[in-house]
Amino acid sequence: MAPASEIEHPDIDDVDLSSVLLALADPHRRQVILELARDPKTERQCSTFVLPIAKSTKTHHWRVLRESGLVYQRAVGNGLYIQLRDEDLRRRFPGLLDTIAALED
Amino acid sequence: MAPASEIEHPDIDDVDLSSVLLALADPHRRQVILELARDPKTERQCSTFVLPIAKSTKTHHWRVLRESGLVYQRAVGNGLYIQLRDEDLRRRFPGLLDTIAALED
DNA sequence: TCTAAGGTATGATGACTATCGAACCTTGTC
DNA sequence: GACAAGGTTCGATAGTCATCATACCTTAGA
Repeated sequence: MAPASEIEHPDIDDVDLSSVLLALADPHRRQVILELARDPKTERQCSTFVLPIAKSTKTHHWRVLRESGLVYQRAVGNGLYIQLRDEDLRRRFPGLLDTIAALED
Repeated sequence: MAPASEIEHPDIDDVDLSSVLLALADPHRRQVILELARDPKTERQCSTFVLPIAKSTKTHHWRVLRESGLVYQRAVGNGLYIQLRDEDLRRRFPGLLDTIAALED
């Protein structure tokens, strides 16, 4: 039986729009969200994202994305997996993801 | 003949999504945009916005909104008028305004 | 001409942000 | 056990942000 993730995630109802917009305002974070949005149901390994930033900076962006409620993260063995909180976001902020994705895809 | 506004506004094609999202991430600014969006074609006097902040802070927010391309401002006599850049925004960022407005209206 | 109202300009402040490198921890693999 | 890879933690830094009070400017009206 796989252990539950020890990583903390906010309840989607506690997430506020300001934090989400702030998270999406950063180009690197928005790129991650857009790549995830092309395959909304699929987990992806964090190490596969190509971004021109240090890995400690990546850690920072993962945290911002996670705490803003945009992504779900799961630790597996040595690595981290990341996934869009697709259903949660559609329920909490209907249309937002689709709109953002349509603007840059 | 009324003089052309001397206030500078960015070309809508020079506006980038990060700046718009950053502008919308602030609750006070988002409140202004939402109030304007209820009457998108209508100018409104800046002094009629009720916000719990100092007037110098209001000036700051007007500038952020203007430079991010969200609003158009016009000086008339002693006062300032503000208006949503509705058509520009619909063309540049289709769906964005409607989505944001629907989330909090 | 005096005055009140709408706005701007100018610092200043405290908080937060993105970024980095270096050190460290953990996990999987020889 | 040794080692590499994936991530985190920990300062540190430089920049930006929202906020304020004060002083000032401009316009309209008495």
